[in-house]
Amino acid sequence: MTETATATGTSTGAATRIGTGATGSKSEQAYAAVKARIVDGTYTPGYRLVLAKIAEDLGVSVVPVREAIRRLEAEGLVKFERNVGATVSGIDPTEYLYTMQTLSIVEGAATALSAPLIGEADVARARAVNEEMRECLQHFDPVRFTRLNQDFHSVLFEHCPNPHILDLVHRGWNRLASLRSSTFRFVPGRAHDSVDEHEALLRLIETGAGADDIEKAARLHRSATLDAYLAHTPAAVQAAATDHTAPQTPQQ
Amino acid sequence: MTETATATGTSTGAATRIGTGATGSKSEQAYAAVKARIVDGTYTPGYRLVLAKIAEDLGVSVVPVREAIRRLEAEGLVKFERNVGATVSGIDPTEYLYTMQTLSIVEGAATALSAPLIGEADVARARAVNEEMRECLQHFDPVRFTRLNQDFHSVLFEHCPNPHILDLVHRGWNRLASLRSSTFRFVPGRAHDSVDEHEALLRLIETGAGADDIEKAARLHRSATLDAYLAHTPAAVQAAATDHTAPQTPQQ
DNA sequence: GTAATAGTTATCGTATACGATTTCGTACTC
DNA sequence: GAGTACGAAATCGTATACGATAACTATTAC
Repeated sequence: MTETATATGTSTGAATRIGTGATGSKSEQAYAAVKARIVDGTYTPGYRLVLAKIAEDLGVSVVPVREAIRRLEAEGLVKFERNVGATVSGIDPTEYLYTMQTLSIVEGAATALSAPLIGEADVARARAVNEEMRECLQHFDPVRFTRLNQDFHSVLFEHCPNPHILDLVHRGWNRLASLRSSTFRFVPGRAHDSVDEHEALLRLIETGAGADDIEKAARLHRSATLDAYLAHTPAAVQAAATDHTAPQTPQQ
Repeated sequence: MTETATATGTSTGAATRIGTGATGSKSEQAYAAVKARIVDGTYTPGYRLVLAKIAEDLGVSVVPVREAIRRLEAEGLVKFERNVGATVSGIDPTEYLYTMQTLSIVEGAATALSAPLIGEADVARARAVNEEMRECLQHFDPVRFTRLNQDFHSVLFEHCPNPHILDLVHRGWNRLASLRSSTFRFVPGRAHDSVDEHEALLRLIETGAGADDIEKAARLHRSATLDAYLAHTPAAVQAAATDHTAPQTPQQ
């Protein structure tokens, strides 16, 4: 059921046609197409998703498009308002906090569960990716860094034996997709630490550390990113993020 | 009326007013109706959900019913097969394992995050519920026990400041809803331990224990239920549950 | 008697159509 | 001139219709 399509985004092209015939279901195609456009940034947060317009663009009727939108809503990628329409979910700092916190938990668990199943070849691959990331730091290539970062973590949790947890991880990543490189861009120092933490994680896995230790390390790795974000965020935003009772900001 | 149906929203929105009756949306009504029938056991696992039939029963057309079914699919309550139809998700032991494992993680996190926000009144209420559960053990009232169990845990995580995590917890509970009392029924000894673990959890919260300790305790509480289930399960089923190798369905 | 195959039925997937609701622009009143 | 009421346009929500696909059944060949 669950899509394991981790949209890496860049190379997919997101051509205006969906005639690739991937699954044969137009609803599925519409889902993939709209999702890709959100993930790769074609549809930016706040973008108004008009069913009829999307349907025309994709060459299908509104029914499968509507279904696709509702699915994306369930995943948190779009916000749907009755009798009004759908918009791409925004980068509301509160939402960012929620997503990162949730991701730190499920990703930590996924990594811990995967660890015993990660072989030497996987570790070697991940390490190579991490070294590439280190190079990106010097050439300042945030786009490539972000993609490599996903590749790295994919190695860590792709062997997760529990597909439910894996699915939750993928959903979290997708939610962050539209603002993935923001951390690197706005908190430069964080990226350096991140690479080091990656290496430490690999060491833990190599040495067959306990699941608890690996989980804690993976969780802290993400928490640190969140903390860095919050530390480099204006006080007002920070307050909104830490005040969980705050209502939604009526953006736009 | 099913209180669980009203308590569980789909998205992060806290404005789910299904309890007030009609939301005006037939899709929403269909969703609530079918979900309620699954949760309360009217539709048992494996039950074939024919769109046209449900539509007729509810007095609406197939379109909103289809949408409702897809939403339920996203929550894991039904299984949808292309060009074949939908069935209520089964009690596949493997799925049970996945769900319980996931729930142990998100519920543990939710409880730990809630703990600092739980007041004395909450603890007192939870303790009263737990004592009622103890009585249920003597009178052997599994139905009431199960409902009280939900009440107890609701107290623990209802203050969770992260709605995403809370939503995941609700989804897990709903998935288990149709077979909730099975543990109590098939593993009687487990219920006794469960009540004791509840009390221990309350003590931890009362004494202001660290988040890590609370999380671990909450997680173990559920893991123990899973283990008890597996221990009292035929070897063949157990093997299926522990064999993580092939969750993929090579469709197409 | 069994297996393969063609025909039938049930059900899904999607297009189209239309009523319902919201939003926006314009005119009107105070 | 500002605020309100009314009307038009845009968009959504749902019903209906029909082609597409899979499941079922009966028939026939071996």
